[in-house]
Amino acid sequence: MEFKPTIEDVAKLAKVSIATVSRVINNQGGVRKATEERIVSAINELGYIRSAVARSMKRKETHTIGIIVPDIKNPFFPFVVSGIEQKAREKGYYTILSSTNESPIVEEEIVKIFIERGVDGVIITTANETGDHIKLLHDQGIPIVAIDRAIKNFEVDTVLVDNVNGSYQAVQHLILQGHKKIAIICGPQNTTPGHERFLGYKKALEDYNIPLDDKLVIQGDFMEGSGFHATHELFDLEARPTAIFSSNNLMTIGCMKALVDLDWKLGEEVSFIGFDDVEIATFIKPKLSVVSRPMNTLGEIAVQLLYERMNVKGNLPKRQYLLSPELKIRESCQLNKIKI
Amino acid sequence: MEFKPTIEDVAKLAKVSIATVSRVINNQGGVRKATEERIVSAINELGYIRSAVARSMKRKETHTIGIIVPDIKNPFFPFVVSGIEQKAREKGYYTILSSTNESPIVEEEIVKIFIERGVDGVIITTANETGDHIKLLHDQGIPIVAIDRAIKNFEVDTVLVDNVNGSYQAVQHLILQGHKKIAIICGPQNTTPGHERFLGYKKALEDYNIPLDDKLVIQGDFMEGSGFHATHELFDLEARPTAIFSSNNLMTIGCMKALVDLDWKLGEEVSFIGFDDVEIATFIKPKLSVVSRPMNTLGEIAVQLLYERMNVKGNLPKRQYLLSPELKIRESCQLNKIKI
DNA sequence: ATGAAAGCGCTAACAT
DNA sequence: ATGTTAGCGCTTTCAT
Repeated sequence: MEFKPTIEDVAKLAKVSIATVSRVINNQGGVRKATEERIVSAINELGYIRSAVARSMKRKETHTIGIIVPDIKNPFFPFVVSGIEQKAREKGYYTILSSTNESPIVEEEIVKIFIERGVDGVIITTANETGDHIKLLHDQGIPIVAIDRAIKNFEVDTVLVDNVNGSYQAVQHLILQGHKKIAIICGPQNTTPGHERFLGYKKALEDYNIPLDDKLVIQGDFMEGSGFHATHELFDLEARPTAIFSSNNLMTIGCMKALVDLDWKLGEEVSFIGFDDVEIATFIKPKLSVVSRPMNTLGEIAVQLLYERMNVKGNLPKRQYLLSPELKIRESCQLNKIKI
Repeated sequence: MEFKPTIEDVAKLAKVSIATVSRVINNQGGVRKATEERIVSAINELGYIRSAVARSMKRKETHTIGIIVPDIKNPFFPFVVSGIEQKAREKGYYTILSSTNESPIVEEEIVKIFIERGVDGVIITTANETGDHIKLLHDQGIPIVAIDRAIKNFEVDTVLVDNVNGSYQAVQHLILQGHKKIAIICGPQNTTPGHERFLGYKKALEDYNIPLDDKLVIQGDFMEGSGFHATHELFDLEARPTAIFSSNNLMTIGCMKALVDLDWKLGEEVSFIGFDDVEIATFIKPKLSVVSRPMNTLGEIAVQLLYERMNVKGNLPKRQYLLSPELKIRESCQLNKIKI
């Protein structure tokens, strides 16, 4: 049955005008019971499904939310996306997802396509926080919610995780265990998460009067490989750190691999805390302590903010959420195990 | 600049008809160089972006591929989706993704929405392999490609992994190591992967004349919890197995957690192979041997098949791909470690 | 309670 | 090489 019935076919079969059919499929009321029944059975008989395209054309809205993430393969994002999707569906919105592989160029293309397709709003974790390349959205008056990473050059609603606080807690915990030589594997300093996590590290050291040692600050790029190399670098230091703080999940993985490689004994020769929970955390012995982000909540709040912005006529002020990460102490940073 | 310019605005500014503008934005040629330049600069000046909605309305195609997966949080799917998305974008298609949480009801809703939105094709890992609930797509003549799980009640292109072969290899390897009491943690037997992986297990036992012991066959549901419980059950057996084969990634995770809990020593007291590679595989000591599926390729082939079906007028026969999984031998099933 | 008709922004067939 | 125009399927205003 390759034939796609339209509202007109339904109208004919039910012997009414298309306007009346429209009223029924949109539950607008004002249609006589009997007429409605005739229409409904015509719809069923034909297997009519209304065209969202035509509807969008007329209504100037698609009920579609565009989602842009930098890397769908990073396990953090599927959890966030899952939160977004579920909440969005609840509210009658649907999502179109794209992953940019951290490329601002790809991101710009995607933005263009999202505009072409008339998305009603966008939730984005951008690959370039200046936001210049997604200015187009802003210009078109399409609501944006930035999650996990801020947009600098114009105002948008934002849902962030309190990175400074999260890494502060982690490093503080390490310090309270007696560590003084605490290394950090950093994320890119031109990203909010990367920079802020470093800031939290720095602040904790300052608060406890531990001088910052540049040699213990290794730059990474949030990818597994850089965690691996950073750990090697740290191991080769004359004054090896007694504790390592890794700025994200993927680098934590890399770090763990390096530790095994180097036979650098986790929990005995070196303590560890990582930003982001990882699947492996509870399998490694000792179990990994981590700072964990509320991924699902992140997605849900983003939808809520976007929803308000899409459906409120008046001007809303810029809203900013800062979610608290949670320090999960497990076994990789226990007291007294390490000779300091 | 909340104003959205249309093709007409461009035409006016460039002092041509909308037809000519249309020719330019679709690169159809037959436009004088000078005219084209005028149009292009009008487009830039206005910041015109053509409406995909209006275009779809006319063309009866959206260049959108709908993707339906049962659980985006299962790390297998982001990798598949990533393969799909990349290949699709190369071909000028875009993807709209939904996760059903293994619910055929949600799946049916999503199918309806996909049809409303006029997707040109669908790539699906269904939550109910009869396929009855997605018959609608088929009826509308919308091309479908089933991946990872087959559709039984009507014909669609299919990209599957050779599950029988994969688990056969795994179990065979275990047998060749001298194991006779090999347990399997099964997936749901009403899913292709669940059933086929059991079949491979059975066949390997038969081929090596090892009688199948019902006690060593534990039913799971592909979720972490069931892997955990299954392992406990196995441990409680009078005749404990000397090796375990787990039918998927999540159950492998559950199994590992149980092993730690029970202090049942992996690689010493019990060997292990799991279906699907998992992130933790190389962190656990001993490293986990696994059967690994080509996730990216799975997605890419699916797009290729779908693309052909969307763009070829004539009837194509049903195509079926069967990708070979790869046995990755690491350390969790070494010879001589276990007293058998 | 129902119908007629305009029009959303675009493409494509048909003029010129 | 360029313009005119008829829809695509729907919503919505205005009549009746």
